[in-house]
Formats: sequence, structure tokens, C-alpha cells
Amino acid sequence: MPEGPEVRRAADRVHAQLAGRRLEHVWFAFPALAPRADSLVGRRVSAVDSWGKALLTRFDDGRVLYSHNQLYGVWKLHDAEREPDTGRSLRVRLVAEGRAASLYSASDVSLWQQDRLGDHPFLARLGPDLLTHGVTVGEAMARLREPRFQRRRLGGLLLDQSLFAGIGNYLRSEILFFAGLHHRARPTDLDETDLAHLARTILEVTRQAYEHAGVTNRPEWAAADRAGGASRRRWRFAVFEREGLACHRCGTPIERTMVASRRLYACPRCQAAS
DNA sequence: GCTGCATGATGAA
DNA sequence: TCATCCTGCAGCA
Repeated sequence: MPEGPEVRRAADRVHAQLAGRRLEHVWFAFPALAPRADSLVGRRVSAVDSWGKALLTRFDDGRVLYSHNQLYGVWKLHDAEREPDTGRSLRVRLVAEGRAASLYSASDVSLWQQDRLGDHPFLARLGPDLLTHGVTVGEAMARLREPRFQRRRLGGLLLDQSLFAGIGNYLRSEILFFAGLHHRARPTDLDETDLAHLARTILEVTRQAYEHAGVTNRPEWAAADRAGGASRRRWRFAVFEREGLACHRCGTPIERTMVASRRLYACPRCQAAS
């Protein structure tokens, strides 16, 4: 569940599974963490939330479990007595009052004191989370105008977690498409109207992905794709991974390029360089 | 079975 | 900007 919206959904699920419950069993695959597992037994899970792509499991003694799934980590919820059927490697298991949450495959996990979380090297550099920190359009515009960001090209800037935490590679393509912008455009190139449109699009596409389990395509376009027999991988997005297929807006074939060492998909007509 | 790629991030240059 | 690490999996023998 790689990008911010999916991580937030995972956090919601783990929260619903464990929040308020007392831990009966804690297991860590990591040598640095394993000795501390027993010290969590008896504590309650107070909340599970996310910040960008980081998932934070909070305990009632002020400690916080940080986990980052990178490309492959996944949380599974299950009954304590029932082992999930997965060939993946178990990394974390939290069992509270008979209910369990297990983290598989993730390799970046650490335990922090709540008041020292700001020392985490990754969290320390994160910008506001678009879903959890209640960013407004005006605040997003102001952030895009900050001197350290305003002259950078959007193709690289949107992936920078210090701008807004949680935007990943598929959201970058989707946001630029819905904003009608070329990846080489800079915030300074945009007038008030276009900057507002970009800010609103960043918030809306991210929110849409959160509410619809990662689907950012417009319902009517997705329906048309599905009617044509497209797989979820194809109908899920408006442009991402649609190289060679007709743009939903103008029919021009979608193009794929590498920008900042990542795949970027765009409509050469709707997102022409200005 | 092997290879390359991936919705990610880092550190060196 | 590039190589590298992390792990799983799709695609191809």
C-alpha cells in the first residue's frame, strides 16, 4: 500500500482492529526491536495514524511504533489464533484482546518515544500530510509559493515529501493530468488562477484516492474502461500506466517519459509545455 | 528458475 | 543524477 492514501487506509484498519485494546503479545523480527517487545505487553494501543507514507502505532505509555512499507510492506488483520495465509515474511505482530495485526515484508520499523518522534530522520523532513493535517487550498498555495519550492519543476517537486507528505509516483501523474500541467512547469510559472487550480487538484486527487481505495480515475471514465474489458490496473487511473491509450479528454495517445528517475504518464495535448 | 521492474528512499558524486 | 538497498511478483525461459 505504497502512497499516502493507501497508508492512511491501512492505518484506519489497524486502528479499528487494535485501538483501545490491551496488548497480550508483541513480536518483532528485528534484532534491535525484539528485546523490547515484552515491554509493550500490557500496554494499550491508543491510536494508529499516518503521516505521508509512514504509519504510526501509538501506545498508552507514550511510545510510538514507526513503520514504512516502501513498495512491498502490507498489514494483515486477523484473529490471534489464525495465521494469515501468506508466503511473506512476518516482521511485526501485535495481538490485543484476541485480535491481531501483522506487518509483512516491511524492513523499516523502529520504536520511539512520542516526544522524540521529531528526531526521526524521515519524519523530520516531511511536509504536512494532505489527509490528516487538514491542509486548505490557501495553505497549499502558500506552500507552493515558498522560496525553497517555487522555482522547482513540478515533476520533481511533487515527489519531494518535504512539500506535501504522501504524494507518490501514481499521484504525481494523476495530479499533473487533472491540473492540465506539464511536468516542467514551476509554481512561479503559474498565475493565481492556475496555482489555485493546482493546489485544489493536489488536495482533491489525494482525497479521492483515500476515499476510493486508490482509484483516481473519474467514475464515468473508469466505467467506460471497465465496459471495454480493462483490468483494474487499467481502469484505476486517468493517465498512469495508460501509455498509448487514448486520453480521456481529447483522444490523443498518452505518453510515458522518465522524470526524476520515475515513470511519468501524460497527455501531450492536454498537458502541453507552455 | 531467472531477470527486471515496482505505488520508495538514501547516500555518494 | 546514479547506484544501491529493501522485497515480491510478473513475465519469460
